Amino acid sequence: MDAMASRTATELLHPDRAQLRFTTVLAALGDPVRLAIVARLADVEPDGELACTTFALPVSKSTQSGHFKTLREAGVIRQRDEGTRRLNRLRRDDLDARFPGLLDLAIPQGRQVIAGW
Amino acid sequence: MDAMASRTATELLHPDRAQLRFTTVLAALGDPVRLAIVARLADVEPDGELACTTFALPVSKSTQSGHFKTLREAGVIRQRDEGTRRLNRLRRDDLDARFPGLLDLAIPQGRQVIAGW
DNA sequence: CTGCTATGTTCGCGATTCCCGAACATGATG
DNA sequence: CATCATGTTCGGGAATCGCGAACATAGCAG
Repeated sequence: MDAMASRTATELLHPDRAQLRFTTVLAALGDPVRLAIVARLADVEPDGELACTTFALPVSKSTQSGHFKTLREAGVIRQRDEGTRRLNRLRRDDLDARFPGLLDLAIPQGRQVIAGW
Repeated sequence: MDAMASRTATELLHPDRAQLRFTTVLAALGDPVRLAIVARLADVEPDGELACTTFALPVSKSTQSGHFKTLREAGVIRQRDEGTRRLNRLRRDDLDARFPGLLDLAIPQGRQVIAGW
């Protein structure tokens, strides 16, 4: 079997828990749009998944796509395809294991970003 | 008196505690070089100040200048000029007040970055 | 099967940012 | 004054960002 992160060559790549890098995660969370995404996902925990459309973000569709990709490659969210929708889930367990307290700090700040929109 | 952040027009600008923005601070910390700077400054707390040269960073002088500026404008460090040296100090009190726990989370990670150099 | 819609990605372009070396500015030192 | 030390600023090339347009795929209606 393949111990790497992706199932096939064209599958979405998700870094392993051990591969998460603090600066990469911080850079991913250090953007209002992405932080808002994380806060919304935290509100549907656990096991809550949201399609990209449901976020009503103030940026274009292609920019949203890029933000989700950044979050996924940083290891902040997990994405899976279901039909034509791409469902997003917060990687709470992995983030809590590697950087305990970070999400609890970031999520309220993300809610504040949303409140300002 | 002037309630703003800078003393004169040409002085270094430092955002007020109330003006600190979470995403800006996170973006500032989300870079290995800058996180290493923060960790080094934390090791000389409290009241410890370090000149830019003392960091031995793996980037050019002009790039260092830019990183210090990013940290200062994000409100992470405070800079003051003494002769030809620019002394840097961590804004621990302001950061702890606005984002409690963040520095305690980031500093060990910054030390790890340095250890990997 | 043939459109048609809904959801996201990819592509190409202009704008911004990043990093570098070179040059500059300023203060200390002899 | 001449020299050195510490940082900043400037200009250019590389990388990134955000956008609209076009594309790809799944689901649905007929």
